[in-house]
Amino acid sequence: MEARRDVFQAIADPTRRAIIGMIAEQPVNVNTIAEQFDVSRQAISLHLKILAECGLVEFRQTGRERLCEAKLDKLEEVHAWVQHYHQLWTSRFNSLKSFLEQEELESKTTGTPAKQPSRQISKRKK
Amino acid sequence: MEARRDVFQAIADPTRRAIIGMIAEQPVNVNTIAEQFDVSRQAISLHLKILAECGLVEFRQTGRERLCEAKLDKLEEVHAWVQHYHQLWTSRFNSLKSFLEQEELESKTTGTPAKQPSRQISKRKK
DNA sequence: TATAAGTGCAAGTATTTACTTGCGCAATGG
DNA sequence: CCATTGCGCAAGTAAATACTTGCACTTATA
Repeated sequence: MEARRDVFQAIADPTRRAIIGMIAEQPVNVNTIAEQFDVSRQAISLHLKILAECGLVEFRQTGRERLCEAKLDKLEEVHAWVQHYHQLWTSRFNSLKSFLEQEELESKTTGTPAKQPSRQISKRKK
Repeated sequence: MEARRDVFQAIADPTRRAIIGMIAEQPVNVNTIAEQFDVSRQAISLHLKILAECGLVEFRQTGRERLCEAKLDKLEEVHAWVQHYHQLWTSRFNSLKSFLEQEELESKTTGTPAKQPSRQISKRKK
């Protein structure tokens, strides 16, 4: 039942992202969060549970209230993952024009469309 | 049937993240991708479809092969979202020590616990 | 000490996933 | 031309999601 509870999975849901946005600045209790949404309190409670299971949210019991606090540093995994590709596509963009220009140049020179299937991996293992 | 196909949803699945990692450098055809995983080709094909629906992957038909190309710039939405909180938690970390020190200082000076908003000294869950 | 406020837990349901197997079809290449 | 390769489509399944309603249990508070 308890499946994978990773951060990527947790932030996949727009409601949960909205919850994070709501408590990022300061802790908020469960009912206050729930009031901001159209779904039931139980639904929000479940979202919070999911967020808590991957460490994105921690609870602090104060009397009968339960403050929900965002632990933003748990987003580090996502940040690192995206950052990697961000750098990749950024540097690629910088060299895109020159690449295309060169390709076009070759095409004009040799007369062939600069075919690229030579860049495949195509390693079979079965 | 066609539900929300946003990028967050797309990268929530570890298999799909692995696919992105595999084709980030250069385009790869469907079967070659599928061979890298333990699931069936159809499963991979479905993952690719989902990735394509949110623009993270584009296909290029070359003969009977279908090259899958990663469009990393589509990760921009995720990047921006995470980056926002990354800055938040980074700056917060930088000011945490001084905040606590100042709070403690005030507490000693005035004799009051300095309004106790978020002193999480007693968080020993689990 | 009733009551209200703040929440969790359990059960039930409608959708969505994530996969699988089986079949068909177009491009290739001997 | 015919077997092979590369893939999509469709049907079927098991499990996970996202919600809801109803009930029980603590704390504050009048």
